[in-house]
Amino acid sequence: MQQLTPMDEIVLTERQAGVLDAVLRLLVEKGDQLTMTAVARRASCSKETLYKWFGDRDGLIAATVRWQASRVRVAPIDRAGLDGATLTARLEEFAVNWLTVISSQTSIALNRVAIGQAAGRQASLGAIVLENGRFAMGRRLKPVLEAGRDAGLLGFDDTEAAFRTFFGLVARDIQIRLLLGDRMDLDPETIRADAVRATRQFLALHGATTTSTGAAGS
Amino acid sequence: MQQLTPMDEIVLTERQAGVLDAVLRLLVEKGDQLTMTAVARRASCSKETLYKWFGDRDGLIAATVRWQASRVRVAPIDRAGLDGATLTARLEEFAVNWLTVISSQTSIALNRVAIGQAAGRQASLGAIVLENGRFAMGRRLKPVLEAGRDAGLLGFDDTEAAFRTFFGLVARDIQIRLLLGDRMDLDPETIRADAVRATRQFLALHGATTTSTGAAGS
DNA sequence: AATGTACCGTACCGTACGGTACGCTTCCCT
DNA sequence: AGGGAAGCGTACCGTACGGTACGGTACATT
Repeated sequence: MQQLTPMDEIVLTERQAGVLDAVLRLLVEKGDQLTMTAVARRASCSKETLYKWFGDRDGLIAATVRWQASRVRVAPIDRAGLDGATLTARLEEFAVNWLTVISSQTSIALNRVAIGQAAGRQASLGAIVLENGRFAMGRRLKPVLEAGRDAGLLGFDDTEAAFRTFFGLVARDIQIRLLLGDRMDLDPETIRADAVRATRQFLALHGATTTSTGAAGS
Repeated sequence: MQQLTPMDEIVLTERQAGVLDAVLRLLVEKGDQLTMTAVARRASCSKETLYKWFGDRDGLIAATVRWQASRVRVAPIDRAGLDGATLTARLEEFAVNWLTVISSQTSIALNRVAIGQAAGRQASLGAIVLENGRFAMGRRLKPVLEAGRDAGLLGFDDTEAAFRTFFGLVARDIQIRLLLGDRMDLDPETIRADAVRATRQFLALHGATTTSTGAAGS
């Protein structure tokens, strides 16, 4: 996965951003059968302008995905001053953030269209979504995990493997169920509880101080 | 999720099964832009017959999904004679089975089309896939988990929650990456190793004999 | 004022595809 | 043998939609 379209500075006028916003809204409500005509009408612009700006339909969708990804990018987690409580808080914060993102209507719609496009022809959208979703998460969390290990709070050999374990404990079956249309209501309290549970489980598996925090309790 | 289309006895002639097989193959290679004409040509039948048998395009795809689901159904795991080694073997077997299924081209293609259809209009395909995938797995594994608890080998309060934890430890980021077009080669050895690791982690979290098996090591 | 640019709205074109109609062959039933 | 049902192959229809062309308008530049 060799760093494709890493994070190109996206230069968009206000107007163009408005168009992509319309695409996003349409994608959420209409699913992937959004038409160029519908986009033009919703954004109050002409189809000709759409084609001039974005080339073709795939280009428009790709621009939308990239633009949304560039908006989601959050502040990096600082790895300074890591004690046990701080590490726990960082992990929980990360899990809350991640669960909030994947349960959002926008993320679901975008993942759906990327997956639909990944069937057959070029899977460029899938690569973009993966790069700005799953892999961006990995790049953000791994320094934290390694700082935790350096501080003697965590124990693992393979950072990637440790991250994937945490990923699994956080996401479980949630994303696939949402993508397949299962109605799960993830209110903030549920997300918070899930994040706490996942973090506790992760620390039970990889925490150096397994016995002290009482993490093994049900 | 109120038991929709539970497992209708599917009555299909050999010929009809052959048609659905063609749909499946076409779905795998062509993605979701399979056309009725292509199906008819591949299956050497007329479009008129297709419509007579399956109603319309959605009916054809739904029949394909249901038929494939009915084929995948495996023998239930017996819960007799559970000692530690047997439980471990059961969990590993289950994990291997699950990973093998979700990494198969057929499963990926089917999930993709169901997800694509879940965007907008009725999400019936998504419900069918969910019912025969994720939820069928739960129904299969939960008796094993509860038998393990009854035998004093496992500890948990909520069977559903325990199953979802196991699910997360097994699947991690694999399914979403495959759906988005990431090329991961899951050879049998990798799957085996993943299954062993997930089982070991699950037992470390929920096993009654946490300290004895040395599961906490890297 | 003249000219050019950007863009909106809409009409238009070509094609792909879902769905239907029809002629022909095969095979079963009696 | 005669009649009907099943089904293959193909031609056909209607429509939806991607993409293009064009007239009209607002605004900037000179």
